[in-house]
Formats: sequence, structure tokens, C-alpha cells
Amino acid sequence: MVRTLYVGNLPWGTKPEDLEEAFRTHGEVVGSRIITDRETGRSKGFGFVEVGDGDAEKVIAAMNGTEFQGRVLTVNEAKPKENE
DNA sequence: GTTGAGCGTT
Repeated sequence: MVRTLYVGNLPWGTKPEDLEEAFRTHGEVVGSRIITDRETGRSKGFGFVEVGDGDAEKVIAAMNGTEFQGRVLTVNEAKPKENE
């Protein structure tokens, strides 16, 4: 079981591993992904982080509204795109 | 080389 977290307001140069490392501090990160533009391949400025069930709320509370690489992160539970 | 609200890819 995992919870998908929506992470917005990311710097342009943020990598999935950066998110994973940052979120790993407050919970078990299953995986992470940065959304990039299909045409240009550049970062859209937001991404998603999959964390263990139960740790999600802790990670959101810990990371939402905090500064990351110079920008304030927006962390919320992502909309269910796929069913588990 | 640029930009800044918003919810993705197999």
C-alpha cells in the first residue's frame, strides 16, 4: 500500500532523487517522479512522491510549506489516477 | 538561455 503525494512549486532543476532523499527523512519513500514536458523534456515544476501508507500524513505535514532548494514546497495527497 | 499555477506515465 502506498500513498501518492503531489509535490508542487518545485525548482526547475529538481530531480526525482532529490525529492526521494528529502522525503525519505520523514517517511519511507517507495518512489518519486518529476513531471517533465513532453515536447521540451523540461521540468513542469511539480512531481509526485510515493510513500508508505501511514507515513504519508507525517510526510505531508513535515514537508508541506517548507523550503526546498530555495522554493516553498506544496505537498498534498495526489488525485487517484490509477486504482490500487 | 526563458516560465510559476497546477495533478503524472506505463
